[in-house]
Amino acid sequence: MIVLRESKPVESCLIVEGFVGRTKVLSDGGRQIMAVHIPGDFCDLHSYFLPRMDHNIEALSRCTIAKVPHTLISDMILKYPHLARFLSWDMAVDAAITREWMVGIGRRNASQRIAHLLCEMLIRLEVIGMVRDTSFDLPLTQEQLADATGLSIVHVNRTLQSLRRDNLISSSGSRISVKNPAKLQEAASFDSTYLAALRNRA
Amino acid sequence: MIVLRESKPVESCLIVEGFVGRTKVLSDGGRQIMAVHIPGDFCDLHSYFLPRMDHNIEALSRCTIAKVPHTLISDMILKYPHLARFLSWDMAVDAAITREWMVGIGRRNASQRIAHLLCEMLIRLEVIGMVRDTSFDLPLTQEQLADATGLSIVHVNRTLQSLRRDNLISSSGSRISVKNPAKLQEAASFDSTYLAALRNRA
DNA sequence: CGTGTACTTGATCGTCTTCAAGAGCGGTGG
DNA sequence: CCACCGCTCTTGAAGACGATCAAGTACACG
Repeated sequence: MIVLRESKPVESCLIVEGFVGRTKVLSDGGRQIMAVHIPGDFCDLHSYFLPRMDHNIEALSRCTIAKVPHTLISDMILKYPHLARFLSWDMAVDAAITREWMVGIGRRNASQRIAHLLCEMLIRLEVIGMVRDTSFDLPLTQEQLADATGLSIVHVNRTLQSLRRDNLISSSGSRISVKNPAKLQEAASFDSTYLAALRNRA
Repeated sequence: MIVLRESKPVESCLIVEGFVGRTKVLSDGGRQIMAVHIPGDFCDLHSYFLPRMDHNIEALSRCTIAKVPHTLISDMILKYPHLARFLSWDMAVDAAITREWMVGIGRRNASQRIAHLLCEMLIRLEVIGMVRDTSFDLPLTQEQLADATGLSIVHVNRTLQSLRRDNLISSSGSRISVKNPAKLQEAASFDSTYLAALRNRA
């Protein structure tokens, strides 16, 4: 656990290496991963604006984090006012991704959800140069995948199998290879509009 | 429809009266309401930061909207730099609510979801003085409730009935009366932490 | 009145969950 | 070096929660 719910952080996390998730845990033990962050993401900028964390920040794999003190952020904004806009932009992109996840969990079936997650990862990881030939490393357990998609572990397992059977992806270890990006997008009814901002930063 | 997906708005909407929703529609016709906005909310501040809308803004009831040109926002920020922080705060609160919705859709059952929505509305409407004795006006159809919670219309109907049967709420027309807020919160496993910022604005 | 929209109810069906158990695999310590 | 442990992945079977289909009712509005 990197940052705890209810805490009042005085620094934000910049991910240098590895995968990080934002999670909430319900009283009955149910867990939801609300966002997966990859290297380069500023994963809890919110804590700079909000008084108290309403969720946890968790490492999803072995990872390296740079902690940026809020005071430093404030100083930087004073010096470079333009930075404020960049931070807002970052929050807005983040919110767009969260919204798309919500649609998925609310209205897509299991295979669409998994496929959608993979499509998103393909694009996001590609932007930071972590994709080679439509294949990338996704160091998440099936349990984490389940918590991210609102499914059960067992069903994630079966869904992944069916995606492999349909020849949309293949995987060995944590390496995912998207055999046919176009078909995968179709299976997920994936529309990259919500990620448009990633390509051409304001 | 107030603002269309794919458009590039040059103004943001401030809600003066009525309820507004942010929605996405899937290719198969499925629809998800990702946020419900109430009077006083700045409902598409994102459009000020992002190039293109990734979702729609829809009236959920008869309502009055003030359109604020982006140029005006820019001017105001130049004049009152503190305003920028307020806008970011607004986006952060918004993101917190979206996250909590996601947990609900992903990990709560039907009655918890509905109960949770009502708990949230009770607090948000109370902050803007639209609650009297734990009762408030919620001008949403059951179809809209279904699209907000990721359920079917039929099931929303039955779930509402069971909440009434359990004496947690009562309703006549669009007026909802929360009979026992504490019990409703318990039934929803509602935790108001994510709304904390609403009470004490930065 | 007649029409449209929202709400209600019953019956059936399917997707996904839950429970339970086994297999594979890497790591650790005796 | 091998045995054991824990974690992840896999598989099967049963059952639940919610979706879907199909009518029917209530009510506002022109």
